Amino acid sequence: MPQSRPRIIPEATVARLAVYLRVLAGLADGGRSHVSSGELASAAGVNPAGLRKDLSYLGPCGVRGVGYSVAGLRDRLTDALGGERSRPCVLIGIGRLGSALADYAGFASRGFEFVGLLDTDPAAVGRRVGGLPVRPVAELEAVVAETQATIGVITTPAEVAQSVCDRLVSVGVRSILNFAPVALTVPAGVDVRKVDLSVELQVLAFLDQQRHGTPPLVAPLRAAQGSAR
Amino acid sequence: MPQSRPRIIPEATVARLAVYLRVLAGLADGGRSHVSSGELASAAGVNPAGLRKDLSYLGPCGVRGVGYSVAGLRDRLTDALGGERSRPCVLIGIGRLGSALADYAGFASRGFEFVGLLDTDPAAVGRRVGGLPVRPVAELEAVVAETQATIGVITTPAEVAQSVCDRLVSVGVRSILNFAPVALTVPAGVDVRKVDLSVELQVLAFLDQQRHGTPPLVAPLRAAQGSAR
DNA sequence: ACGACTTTGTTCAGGCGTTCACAAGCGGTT
DNA sequence: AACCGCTTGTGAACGCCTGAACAAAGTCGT
Repeated sequence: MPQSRPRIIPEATVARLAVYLRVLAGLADGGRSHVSSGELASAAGVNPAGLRKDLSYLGPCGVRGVGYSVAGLRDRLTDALGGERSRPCVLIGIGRLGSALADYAGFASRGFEFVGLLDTDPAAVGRRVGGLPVRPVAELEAVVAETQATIGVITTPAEVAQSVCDRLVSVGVRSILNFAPVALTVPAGVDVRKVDLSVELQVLAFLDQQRHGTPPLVAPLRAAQGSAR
Repeated sequence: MPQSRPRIIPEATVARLAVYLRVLAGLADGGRSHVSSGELASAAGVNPAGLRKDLSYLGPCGVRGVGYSVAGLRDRLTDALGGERSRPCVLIGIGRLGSALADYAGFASRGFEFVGLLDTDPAAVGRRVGGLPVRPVAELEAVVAETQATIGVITTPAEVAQSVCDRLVSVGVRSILNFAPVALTVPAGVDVRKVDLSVELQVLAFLDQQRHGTPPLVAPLRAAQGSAR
């Protein structure tokens, strides 16, 4: 009865499992019944050996000589990642980015449902976004209580993100996705994931410069040539 | 003459440098002249020793016993990350997310300027987003050529992302930020960074389940209690 | 029914990133 | 001028993750 699963799953692996799950969903729609680790890996953009290692955290999932059952693995991954029950989310900060997230179809199809939209701006309150009315952020605690939301998504300006975060934590939200460009401080037991769009572009800019500037990377140390300002 | 800098900067470090830069910009606006690594680290949400190691890749930046000059370090980081010259970007896929990115102020203030917006949908073409008209995606090559864009941002549906990517690469774009939920294949010398919003939520869902299910982590294999699914 | 091929699952080594701890260096003070 | 405290910069250990090679296992063909 090898039902025990004592080993913990690394977070990097979890993120990849989510990718595999999406690929598998596509394959299932396409009518495929089996996949090999190689094919799945190339579709997910990872190494085949790494993929097998990732899946091994869930116990034996495939059949040697054949591959993985698409539907079977999909269900297994779905369970591992938290089942397919709907997960209620609240979204604070209904600006352009918030609005885009609120009716991003990719979330709903994966079980994430926005059940509360909040904003401070009186002009935004009352508007309907993705079929849901925007409510004043003062009602944050009430909204979380009545919707039993477990995930909070913060798309506010940086200045108020920490205060919004604190209020979310105080009413029991323990999973937070932060788009505001600040490092949030949370007590132990609360998970925060940060998405920083500016940083992504900045990294690309660095890599681009590095490509062009590899030869003349003499560095403007102190002999900075007329670096105005 | 220790002006050589043979060591390369790890990508994880580059991402953090971008964070430090933003914090420093805020401090500079606040009139601060010096910061210690401890203060800067806590504002950025990282370990002080790690921050110092990150900065050490740029050579000595601070003054022992005093800390870092806010303005000096800011300029140093700005240079390291590609200078403050404006970087032209093209954005393909002007849906809700694309529109949100197109006039996200956080980009422009950091030197990233959208110079081309492209979409296939005839209803979107011609619309103005963030002061820029949306052009048909057929003109992608022309737009890149005339604007000299170096960064491409893909917010299209997954099905067409690879084809858009290929076309970007074919006209010389070597830095790509991909929001489409697919793994893009690119030739060597091209950098792709992927932002996958669904994956972020899925990881949170997993962590949440893990918290609740740690004691009863017997796994709801088939003995799921009333999981109406 | 047997053999060979295919594909998984696992084990091992390598590299990278992070963290801790200490020495070096600078400013302020007496 | 010398001392003391503070902070940076760096060297080394630790742990994690990644990538490759091998053995187990199951299926297909003959």
